[in-house]
Amino acid sequence: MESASRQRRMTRQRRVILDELRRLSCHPSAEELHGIVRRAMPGISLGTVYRNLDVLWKAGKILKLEALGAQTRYDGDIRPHYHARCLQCGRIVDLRPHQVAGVGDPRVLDGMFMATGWRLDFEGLCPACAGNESEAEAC
Amino acid sequence: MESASRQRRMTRQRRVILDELRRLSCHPSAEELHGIVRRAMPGISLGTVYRNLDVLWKAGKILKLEALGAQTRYDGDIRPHYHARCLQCGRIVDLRPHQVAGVGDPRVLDGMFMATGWRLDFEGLCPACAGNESEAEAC
DNA sequence: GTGCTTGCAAAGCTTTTGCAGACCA
DNA sequence: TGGTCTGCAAAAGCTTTGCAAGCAC
Repeated sequence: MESASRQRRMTRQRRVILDELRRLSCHPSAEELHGIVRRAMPGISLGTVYRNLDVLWKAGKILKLEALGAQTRYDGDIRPHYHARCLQCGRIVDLRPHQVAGVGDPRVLDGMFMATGWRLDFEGLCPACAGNESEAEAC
Repeated sequence: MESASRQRRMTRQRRVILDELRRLSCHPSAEELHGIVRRAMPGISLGTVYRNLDVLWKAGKILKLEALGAQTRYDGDIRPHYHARCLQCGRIVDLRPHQVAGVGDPRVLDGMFMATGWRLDFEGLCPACAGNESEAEAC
């Protein structure tokens, strides 16, 4: 069992990983992020990327995105927003609250389940795929 | 590339997998379902369970549930409903539409993303964990 | 009989972990 | 200086796949 409030250090690796993730508008997998981070720090290992993504996620500094049948993806933007997944290319697009309508403040009426939060995701076609530009890369 | 409308057979294995999944109110992983199905059909292999879950999912007969950092889980109930994940034990609870309020008909205002569907999930504490019954099994 | 399915086992992929040395505070 | 962190590589865990035999239609 790991201590909840362990002393953390902001190493060069952790700094670069967080900065790059925040700078990106896409939602990279650990492996993709590793490739990107390696441009600024060639020696960094994939294991370190995984370890730091976990630390940053537990610290609430980044989001972890579930992905059906695919690798986990990460998001450096923790402001409230929705995600939309393209059914054709798998790309994940961000949607700001003002871009979405019809959602009130979902809540559970059945008191048996104590909801503390909720998540709304969309699925459909991203601009590239809707425009018949065929397959596009996911990040 | 696989043909979209391939001729499928309802084998004994496929029948049992679908029946068991529909009968269950929990959302088993492929491995858990394998253990359950094996009670009715001892010789069935895990690979067959995976293959059939995929076939059934592509045929729209079951749901595949994303799970962060965990195995994929399956749902034999394809009626419209929401899922709530317990933050403590990981169990997934079903919530019927009438048990949830505040959701209108979410839609994307930004025409750049052509949404064809959406998914709303809750997170919080399931009855068992909220009742301080400590850890409970996930299925 | 045809060709979709199965069981078995090996392979594939993503993610985690052990260890010794390096580094941050 | 002490405890955290890193790179490396091996291991773990879930899922997919090749193959020859079996079965549904």
